[in-house]
Amino acid sequence: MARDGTATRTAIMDAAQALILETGFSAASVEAVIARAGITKGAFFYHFKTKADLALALVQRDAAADAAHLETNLQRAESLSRDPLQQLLICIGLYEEEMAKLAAPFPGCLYASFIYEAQLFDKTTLAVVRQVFSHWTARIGAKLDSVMQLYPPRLPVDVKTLAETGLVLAEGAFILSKVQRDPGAVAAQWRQYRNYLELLFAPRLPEPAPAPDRDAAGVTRDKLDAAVPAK
Amino acid sequence: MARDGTATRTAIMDAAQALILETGFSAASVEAVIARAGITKGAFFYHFKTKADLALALVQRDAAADAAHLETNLQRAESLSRDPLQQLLICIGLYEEEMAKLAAPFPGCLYASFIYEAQLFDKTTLAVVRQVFSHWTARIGAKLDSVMQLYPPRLPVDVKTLAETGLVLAEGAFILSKVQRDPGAVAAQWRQYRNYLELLFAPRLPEPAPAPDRDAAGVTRDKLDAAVPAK
DNA sequence: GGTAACTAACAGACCGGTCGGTATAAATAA
DNA sequence: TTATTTATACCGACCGGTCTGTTAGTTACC
Repeated sequence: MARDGTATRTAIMDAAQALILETGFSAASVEAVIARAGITKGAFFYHFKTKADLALALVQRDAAADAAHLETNLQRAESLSRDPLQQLLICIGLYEEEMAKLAAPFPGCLYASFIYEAQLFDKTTLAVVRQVFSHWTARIGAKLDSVMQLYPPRLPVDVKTLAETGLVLAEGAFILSKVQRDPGAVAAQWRQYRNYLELLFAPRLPEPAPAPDRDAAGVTRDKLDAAVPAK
Repeated sequence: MARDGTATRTAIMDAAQALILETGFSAASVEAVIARAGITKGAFFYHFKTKADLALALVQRDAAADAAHLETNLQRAESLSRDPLQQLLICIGLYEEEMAKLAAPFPGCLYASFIYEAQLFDKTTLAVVRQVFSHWTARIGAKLDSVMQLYPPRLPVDVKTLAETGLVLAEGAFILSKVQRDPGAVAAQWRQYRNYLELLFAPRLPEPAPAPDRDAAGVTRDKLDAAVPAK
């Protein structure tokens, strides 16, 4: 086989990403990466000019995947309801669902990992991270704008900040999940974001819950969904 | 001077902490630390047996400071109101205030930095991080418990998860602040936590805001505060 | 003068990156 | 059909530099 190097390339990237999320970028030495990927140093430097080059490729791959993921979830949400608020809540719910499926603690987020070693990376690499964040904010912010036109918020909020809260909860939840070694933490925090948006915008608020304590997975939520007009 | 080594010790720790938050633990080499602290390698290893020993000392120092800080804010809040919900909101408000004072982007959180290089640290060091997190959750969770006894939440929530949301928002906001190089991001996210708790528990909810868009620093909040009974 | 605080030179391991060489498959020429 | 060339994909030994940690000796104060 002298033809398809893409398999090797992905193997390197996958091994590197996993290692980086365990040890950070500096400690994820090229030697450790190639050991995990089962290749040699020559192969590594054939595919990536430098180690920094690998960092850029990794962050670009994640950025593309995340952007596509957001687009998928937004489209699914938009096809499931005509109401912008419901679309937003469904989109968040989809993220929540996906995270609830995780069996192991969340491996972490490359953006956060890189940001905490920011000095090591060049402007291009960090710019990708920034662009991912601003893309989420713009995309969710736009949806929030149309929500605002229909449902005045019950407290004064800034759209940009409110959109960023989703990102912030996700990043924070990844950390919590790693600290506690609890796969469920991420989904639980997405749920809090959903709750917040519901309370902030829902025109008719649910009565104080009769069964208060444990989170009983959306039994009362159906009631609320029904209370929101379909346009 | 053969007497007071504590000054050198703190100089090392301060230099190390700053460096770690810029580059991560592995890249914060002993050589770089001593260069920033203005001492020599011998002095470093006189005060710390190994580099890992420094990591433990750093995380322990932060843990003690954060625990004391939380206790201070809780006590201040408890002296300012008799109502548990108000106490909680004031406590969050105090954090928000402190963060609003920052001029530069938040330097970051050592716990998050360490967690993203978790493999490098021994169990003792990581246990300190875990203990910090569970201490916050227990302390805020207890306050939330007494809030719950007075004000039934409008959506079913789990106390532990709700307490963790504060931690999660803080950690996420640090990341956002670093990504955007925006000092204001952290305070803005604390505010969202306050909003969420208000909406979730406040017995009388504010009408949908008449001036909806920009966050006008708690003008409507005074109205809400007044609506809450003083015991 | 005894000890706590520190210096400076050094050791051995490991780092990212280079380089000469090799195996394979496709393209080309006979 | 077969021989030869070419480009891709990969190997593994090696280099200079940096890493953590050691050690023998110096300084400053009681």
